[in-house]
Amino acid sequence: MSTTPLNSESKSAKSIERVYKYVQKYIHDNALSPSVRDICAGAGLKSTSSVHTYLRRLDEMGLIEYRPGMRRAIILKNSAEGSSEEEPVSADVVKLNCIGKITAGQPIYAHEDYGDSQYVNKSIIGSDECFMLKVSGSSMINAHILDGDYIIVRKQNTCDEGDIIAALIGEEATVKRYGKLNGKPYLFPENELYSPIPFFDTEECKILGKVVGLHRYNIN
Amino acid sequence: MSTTPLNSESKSAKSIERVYKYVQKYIHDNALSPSVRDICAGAGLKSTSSVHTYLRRLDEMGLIEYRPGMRRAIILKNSAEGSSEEEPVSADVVKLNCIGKITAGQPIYAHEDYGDSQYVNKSIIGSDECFMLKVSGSSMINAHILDGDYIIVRKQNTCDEGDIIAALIGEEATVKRYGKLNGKPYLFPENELYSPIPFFDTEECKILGKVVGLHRYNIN
DNA sequence: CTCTTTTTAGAACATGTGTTTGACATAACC
DNA sequence: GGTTATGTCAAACACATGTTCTAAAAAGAG
Repeated sequence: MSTTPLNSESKSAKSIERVYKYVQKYIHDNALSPSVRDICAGAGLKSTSSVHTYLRRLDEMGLIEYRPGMRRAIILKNSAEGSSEEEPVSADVVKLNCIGKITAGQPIYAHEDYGDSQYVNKSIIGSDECFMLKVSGSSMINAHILDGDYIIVRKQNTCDEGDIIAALIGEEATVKRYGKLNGKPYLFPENELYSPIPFFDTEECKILGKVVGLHRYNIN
Repeated sequence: MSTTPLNSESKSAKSIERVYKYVQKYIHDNALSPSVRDICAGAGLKSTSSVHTYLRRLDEMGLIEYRPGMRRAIILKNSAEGSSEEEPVSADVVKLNCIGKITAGQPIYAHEDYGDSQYVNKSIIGSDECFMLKVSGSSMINAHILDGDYIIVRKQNTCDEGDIIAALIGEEATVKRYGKLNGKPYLFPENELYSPIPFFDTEECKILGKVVGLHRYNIN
C-alpha cells in the first residue's frame, strides 16, 4: 500500500460525505432508511455499487451500522439514535430522581425511586452524576436549607472544608456542613439547637456527595 | 380457549394487538422496521398474509404508517415523534424562562428571555402560568430567599396576607411579603436592615404574582 | 346440524433492493 | 509512454420480502 494523499481533499471524501449527509437527512425526514438506489439519486451517484462501496466504508468508520443483506437497515451510530424513549427536552437537561428523605433518622437511600423526579439543567449543576434528596428537619436552617426542600447532590467521595454535603452515618443520612475543629473533622449543623458530629470516613460514615442545588416548593 | 365475549371481535383483536406490540418492540429494540416474516414469528402467526391483513388494518386505524411495497418501512404513528424539536420530557413538565432580575432597582420585566430557562413539574407548582426571576439582594434573607436564587412566580393580580409576592413598584421589581400594619397594606422585607414599604395597588404599584417556588444553585 | 363469517394458513407470485462483476475513465507515479 | 490505483458506472444476479390467491380451520348464528 502506498501513501494516500491525506492533505488533499480526495474525490471520494466528497462522495462519502454526500452519502452520509443524505442518509442522515433521509432518516430524519422519513424515519426509515433509504435504499441503495435512493442514495444513488440523493447523492448524485449513478451506480448502486458506488453507494455500496461508501456504505461499507461508513460502517468501517463507525458512522453507520450497516446490516448486509437487510433492506433499508441503515442505522445512524451517532450520539444516540432515539426513538420512543424518555428523552430530555434538550441535551442540557437531566432528570433527577428523588431517592429518599434525609436527616433525623429516616431510613434513606434504599429504594432507587422515592416517587417524584425533577429536571435541572446539566450546565447549571455541572455534572449529571447527581441525585436528589428531600430534606426533613431544620438542622440546616441557618444555611437556608429548610424542611421540605429538595437538595441536589453531586456524587463524590471527598469534599473540601466548608462544603455542605450529604453524608451517611450508620443507617442515617444527613445534610451538614463539613469542617474541622481542632484539626479533627466534624459535621456541623447550621442550627444552634444541634451539636457538631465527629466524622470519621469509614464504612459507617460515608460522604454521599456535595450539595450543589436546592429546590423549594413550600414558600411560607 | 379464553372466551372473551367483550364485543364483536375477540380473536382478531388479540392478534392485532400482538402484531402492534411486536412492531413497537422490534422498532424500539432494533431502530428499524421488522419484515412481514419477522412479525409472523414475533406475533405467533404462520402466514404472511395474516400479518399483511393486520398491518393494513393498523394503518387504517392510524396506529402505523404502512408503505405498500417498501421493505421494512413501517413507521409508528404515535404521539408525534418529529425529531429534533423542543418537546417536554413528560406532559407534566413546563419550561420557565427567567425574564429578569428582581429587587434593588433593576430594569426588570422587559425582555421575555433573560437568558436561561429551567424546567419544573407542573404538578408541583400547580399552574403553568408562571415565570422565573433571579433574585438580587438580600432583603428577604430571613425568609431564606438569597441573592442569586431563582424564584418561581405564579402570575396573579391579588394575594393574601402573609404571601410572599413579586411586585412592581414604579420601575422597580421586588420580592416581599405582603401584609398589613394598622389596617394598611405594606410590603415587608424579611431583613432587619430594610423597612416596610407602603403598598397601594395602582398602576405604579402592581402585584406580579405569588412566589411558589425557588431554585438555588449557589450553595455556600 | 347447516350456513355464513371470520381468521389463519400455504403456496405461488412479483419486485424492491442488496450484492457482485467487470469495464471505463481519470489521475498519479515511475 | 506504460503501469497502477482510484472513482464511477452499467448490467446482471440473488434473494429477502411485500403481495395476492385460494382454501382450510375455527367461530358464530340460525
